[in-house]
Amino acid sequence: MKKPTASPSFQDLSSFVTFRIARVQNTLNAQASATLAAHCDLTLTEWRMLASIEARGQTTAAEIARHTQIDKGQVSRAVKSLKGRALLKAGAAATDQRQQTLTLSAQGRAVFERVVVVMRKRQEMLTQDIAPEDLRTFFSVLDKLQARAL
Amino acid sequence: MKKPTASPSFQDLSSFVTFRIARVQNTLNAQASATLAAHCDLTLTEWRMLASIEARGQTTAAEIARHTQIDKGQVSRAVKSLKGRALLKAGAAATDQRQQTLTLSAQGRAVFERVVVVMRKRQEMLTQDIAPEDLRTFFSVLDKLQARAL
DNA sequence: ACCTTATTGTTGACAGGTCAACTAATTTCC
DNA sequence: GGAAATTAGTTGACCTGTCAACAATAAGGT
Repeated sequence: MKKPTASPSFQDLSSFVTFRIARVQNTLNAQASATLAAHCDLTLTEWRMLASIEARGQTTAAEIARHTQIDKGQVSRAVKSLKGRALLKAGAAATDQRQQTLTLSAQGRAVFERVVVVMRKRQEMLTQDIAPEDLRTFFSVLDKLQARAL
Repeated sequence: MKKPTASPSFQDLSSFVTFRIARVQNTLNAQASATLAAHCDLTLTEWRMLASIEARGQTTAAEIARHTQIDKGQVSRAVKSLKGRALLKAGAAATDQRQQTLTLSAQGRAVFERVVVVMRKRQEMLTQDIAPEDLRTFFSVLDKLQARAL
């Protein structure tokens, strides 16, 4: 028999997927920003963009926005900032004159290589007591949520 | 044999737990805000706080901040706003004169009851093609990450 | 008792994110 | 070919989140 109405739905609240993710995300974000600030002069968004560009070798602003789910306005401003610091280079696209191709500069790559080591270490720390199989399940659930959320 | 250096680490990027979570979260947040806006006059933060208070029956601002990982300043302002709309009531605490006890008002509870139905439906939509067992694993991984992240 | 430290909640200042309007280029479809 | 719709990227306005300082209270240690 259930308790009447004293503490009716704490379970319900915590079972909200979005609530749980948001909570973890807030914690992780704060920690990641701090880690980042300690090692380079990049915001979390800038770092993610750098990583996104590095991952693809060459890309465009719109592609970054889609890939990372960062607002395209924000991407635009971050590109300007990163370009100003010579961390990435912009060039004209072959077919489409609207878009500019984005690639890391030598400095940009150097910063990435240096920082990615730290971020990988952090990730290992975060996931060290999680079974690889569980992590795979975790990712697959994230993908399903992503697909469902549009 | 691996490709030389053309697209070296897209796998690596997507394997970053924080990156993946952030991406999903951005998508989910936008969707949740839209859903919320369509059904009531609450921001996502206000909704989470309402849910947090409802879950505990009676609580304090600091407890909400810890529970939801929302900034205490933000909590303070949201409390003021919700109090102004008579969605929650504040009272003096018995033992500690600094804190105020927060409870939902009748209207607050009514709004919660009405909106929680919609949010549950949304959650069912999001999780419908995820096996319950996988969802449990997902939550347990989230918990481990939360614990590791501090 | 006292001094130090920690905690609660509020506030101001600011960085960051979000949204919508806009131009320019491109595609679609008749 | 040409009007309508779509997409890339920029920008301005605004809202939200974050951080640090602060006063008031509480707790701990000597």
